[in-house]
Amino acid sequence: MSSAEIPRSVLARGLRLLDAFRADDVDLPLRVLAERTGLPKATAHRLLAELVAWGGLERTQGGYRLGMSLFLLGQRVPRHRELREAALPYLEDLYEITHENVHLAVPSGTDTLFLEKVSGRRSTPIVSRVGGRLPAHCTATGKLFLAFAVPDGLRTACEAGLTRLTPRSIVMPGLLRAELDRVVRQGHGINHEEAEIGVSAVAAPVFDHRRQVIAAISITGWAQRLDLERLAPAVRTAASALSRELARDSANGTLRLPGSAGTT
Amino acid sequence: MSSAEIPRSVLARGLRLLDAFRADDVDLPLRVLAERTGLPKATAHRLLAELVAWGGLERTQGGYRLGMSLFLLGQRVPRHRELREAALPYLEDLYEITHENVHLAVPSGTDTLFLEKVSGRRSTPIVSRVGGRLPAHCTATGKLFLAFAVPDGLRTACEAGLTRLTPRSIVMPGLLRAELDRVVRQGHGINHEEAEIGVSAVAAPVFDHRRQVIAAISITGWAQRLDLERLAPAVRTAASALSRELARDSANGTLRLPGSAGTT
DNA sequence: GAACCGCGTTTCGATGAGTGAAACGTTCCG
DNA sequence: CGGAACGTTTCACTCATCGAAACGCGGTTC
Repeated sequence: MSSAEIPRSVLARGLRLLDAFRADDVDLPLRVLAERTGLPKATAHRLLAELVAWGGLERTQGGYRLGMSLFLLGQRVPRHRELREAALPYLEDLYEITHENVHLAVPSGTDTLFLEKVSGRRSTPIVSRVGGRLPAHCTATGKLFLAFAVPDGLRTACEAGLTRLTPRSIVMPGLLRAELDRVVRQGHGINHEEAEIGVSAVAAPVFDHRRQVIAAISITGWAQRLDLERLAPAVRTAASALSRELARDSANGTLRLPGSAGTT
Repeated sequence: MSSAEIPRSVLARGLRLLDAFRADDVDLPLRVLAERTGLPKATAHRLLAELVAWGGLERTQGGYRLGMSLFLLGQRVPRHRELREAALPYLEDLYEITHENVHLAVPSGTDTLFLEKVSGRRSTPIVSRVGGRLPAHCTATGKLFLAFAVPDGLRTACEAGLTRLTPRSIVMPGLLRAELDRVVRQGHGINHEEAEIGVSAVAAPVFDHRRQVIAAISITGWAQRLDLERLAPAVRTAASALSRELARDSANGTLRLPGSAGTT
């Protein structure tokens, strides 16, 4: 899918090479990278060499793979780092109480993006992983985003296409509308085996200091085992507490961590 | 700090702009970025615009900050992702047992780099964070790396300079040698308030299929509360189990996920 | 209110970094 | 042994990139 125009600028071309790594790719050979980016082999080769020199890519037997530098840079991204660090204690509390999968998610287009995940062996094994995403309309957190965070969420989601992940996924616009209405009324989101068979979830919204929904916390586990209505108050409490902390933080100087040890 | 040569290649210049973000920087204004990279304002300005268009940077009130795309790319870095995902269950087990800070670390030059951290409210609050680093000679995990993973670790560490983080940090080459000998003999690493006052740790090595030390698992907490000698077997057991799993995985086809659908 | 500053943004002609077709070197087939 | 598939190197042309200079704007000074 060497889709779209090849950018003229060197920088954009180089970055496109990074974007060529998708999902579960590990090693990609030159040929594939050239194909996917639409760049001539020779050009790709030269740019790749520069990316390797920088550390964003590593050479391997079979070709190239994403490298260390990118992981480190990624950990520095502030919007997420702040949110994750503030949220972790609350996620951990929920985990201690339930021993189920606890997620912190943010909206990303019409997807839910998992920023953080706390779970253990006793938790239901689940597809989600940090950095992974699922369509919003099939997840508890995503429904919150469609209802509160994404402008005109219902329409946006419908236009993007209501993918069916399981027989229970809500793929009819009318039903989704009803569901989002329910979310608005109740204030939390629920997912009944809509993303994975046998797996359910409850989610509550996290607000920033302007009372905008910027994230969501959820608990996910076996549909049979989980009593969603009973868990909802716990998730909501955690989400509220986090919201309050975020509001407080951005009242006083927000960003600076006082004792943050030098990191090199 | 505009150190070193300004690279001539556009790509390298652009990437250098990303590297200009250090440690706890949040927003950097154009002026600072131009200064740090040594690029003329006009040039920096243009390249920054391209990085923003790509998503690696975001514009803010005060200037530029690292963006979403980088976080997502970072989560895809395979070497770390595989290791982290394999390790998580074992880290979680250790956490369940001890309720202390559990770390997964890898060597990075003469530092220990924390890839993953599992902790809770009951755990000792600690400086470490995912993606953060500490000098190897001051940490339990780091000593393992100096003893087993870094070629000529003792000398390398000494040449890099034995920083003192606390009064107990080992900063005399002779003492460090003795300590590393002890590590080799015992097979695990220990840290007695050498990185942070009042905080101790035990670490055990994780081997790859070639029996090379590639990572380490550690438990960290209040020096008073933690009985390191008692915890050592637990950490070692977890590390061995993880090592065995890694060996097994790389015996049968390691990398390829069978169902990993073609990616676009 | 005029003169000044620091900062981000835009302009534009000269120029050398970047380009990519083609040739080359390997390795792995049948 | 001939050929296919892939990574690597070459090199003369050319267009994207460069950056000094000019501009615009908000704030501060006198």
